[in-house]
Amino acid sequence: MTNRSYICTVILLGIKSEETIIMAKGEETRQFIIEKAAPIFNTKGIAATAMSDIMEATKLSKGSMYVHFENKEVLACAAVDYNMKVLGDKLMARLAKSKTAKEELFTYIDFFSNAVNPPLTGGCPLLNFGTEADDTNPVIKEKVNKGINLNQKLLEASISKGIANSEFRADWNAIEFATVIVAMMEGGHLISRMSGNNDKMKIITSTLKSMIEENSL
Amino acid sequence: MTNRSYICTVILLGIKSEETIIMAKGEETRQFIIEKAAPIFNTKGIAATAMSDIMEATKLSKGSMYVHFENKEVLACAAVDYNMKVLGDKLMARLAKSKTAKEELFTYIDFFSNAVNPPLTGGCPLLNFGTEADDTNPVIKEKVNKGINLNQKLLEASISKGIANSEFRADWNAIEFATVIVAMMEGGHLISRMSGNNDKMKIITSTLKSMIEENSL
DNA sequence: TTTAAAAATGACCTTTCGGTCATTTTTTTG
DNA sequence: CAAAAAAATGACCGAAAGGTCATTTTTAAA
Repeated sequence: MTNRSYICTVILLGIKSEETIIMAKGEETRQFIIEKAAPIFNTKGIAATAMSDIMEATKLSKGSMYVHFENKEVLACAAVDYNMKVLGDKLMARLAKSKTAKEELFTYIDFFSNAVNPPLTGGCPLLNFGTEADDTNPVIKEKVNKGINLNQKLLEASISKGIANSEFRADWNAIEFATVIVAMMEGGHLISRMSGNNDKMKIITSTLKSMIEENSL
Repeated sequence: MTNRSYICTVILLGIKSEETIIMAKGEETRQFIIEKAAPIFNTKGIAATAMSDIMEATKLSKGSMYVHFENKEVLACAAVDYNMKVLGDKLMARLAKSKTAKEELFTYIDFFSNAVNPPLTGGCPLLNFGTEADDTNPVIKEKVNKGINLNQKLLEASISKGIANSEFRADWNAIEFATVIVAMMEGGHLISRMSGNNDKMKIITSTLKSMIEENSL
């Protein structure tokens, strides 16, 4: 393959480990494959995605795929990680602009409020990969579980901060409401996508915002 | 195959259509295959389930499968329908015992309250098939959408009944809260299954019940 | 009980799958 | 620039996929 950007290489050359420098080009291609594969896995699912789909998307040969990933499972895992990381980074970038605790909660809700046109191609990776992995892939299931817990901890921290701030009522249960937000957003995401429009998601977000208002001082 | 019950045949013989009578045995086998296939599809997913899995479960030959289903897609659709129907029937049976509107809502919640050991093998078919079909299978996606709307209409009817009854506050929005219940239960189902225990689902059900109490008179 | 129709069988077909490897090309080191 | 190392290629492999069909077995109508 030819003529791709060398951002990754440049970054890696900053690290002085000899191995890392030698692997520079390889690591770049590996990352390139993951980036192309991630939305495909998130859209079609792992089982329904063939290596040939990734070959087509990357315009790379089959042999090249297996230079960088020992098998499909490893690539799928990397794609799951990547999807979750990209989504998390986008979320954190949005969240960084929020000042108050209430703003943080509202920003979180708004960030995921469009189920039909979601921040990530294919929709929520926690929902997609979690459901597929549930009874079949304990490794990915655990990745999803960690992702869910990360979201909950994030929300919990905002609520706790708001309580400490006197933005929120002191008797509000941060852990419980963080759980409620995640469940409602995931469930809302599903049912809104099934209906093909965002009406149900709007009900979910407005309900959550009302609940936050009720616990605001 | 030999020696299975003739319940289906007997039922079908009650109908006088000649065609139906001729198809009696075939329809029985068809139903038998669906019953065996349904939990497999609900657990592994459609793409990850092979016809050989169904052959093994039914102890039927490949040719026999294709006597009754023209292809895997048709069988998968029948399995989706079956899973949703069985779950719906179980739910309605439980719901029939409820008298008041509040009892109905609580019964609904309790029915789905165990995500780790759910009423249907493999978990909620709306979540499982909905997520898989989302970007790939519009036929099954629409089946799931119909299933979700059925659940919502059911809950909406209970709430409306409770309002008419003066069990619930007159200003409670039935459509919105029905949406909230379904979203929270689906989302709670997912996050609880990912964690491997029912703790999160307990938070969801108790929150929903509190919300119902708040709107009770 | 005969017989026609339907159901069941399993060998077989084609395609696609995940995966390998000898060879060529590119990159990187010295 | 030469040599060594790594990356890329695509033909190839066996297994498994979905699906077909001539034949046998079972079912049920006459």
